Amino acid sequence: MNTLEKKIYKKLAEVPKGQITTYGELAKAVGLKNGQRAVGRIMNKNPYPVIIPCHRVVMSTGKLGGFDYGPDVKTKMLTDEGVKIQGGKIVDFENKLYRF
DNA sequence: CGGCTGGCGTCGT
DNA sequence: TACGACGCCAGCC
Repeated sequence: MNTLEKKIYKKLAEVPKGQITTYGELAKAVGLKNGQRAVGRIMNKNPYPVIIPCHRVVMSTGKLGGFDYGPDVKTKMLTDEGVKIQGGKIVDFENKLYRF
């Protein structure tokens, strides 16, 4: 797992509670121009679903995106961390967004 | 607002 | 080892 995964997890760990990031930003943060999809795949098969706050990662459109445990759970977690969500979309998305 | 195409890494065959 | 398909997207049409 000594590849992008490591970097991705590292970067993702930087995101504080109450804030979120996008797959695109995360991808760039690890050195990829347009590797959002690659990141998504990594997240999907991520070996550490617990130590990795993948629920803090959303789509650039403001929507939640996918989640292995289900969008409902993801929504719950984010809401619990302070990120309000309505209609499957982030409230004040741009505002809650964390810049690396 | 909905649908289609693009671009990147990992996994499976 | 090599090739093709897939995925928790993004952006343009």
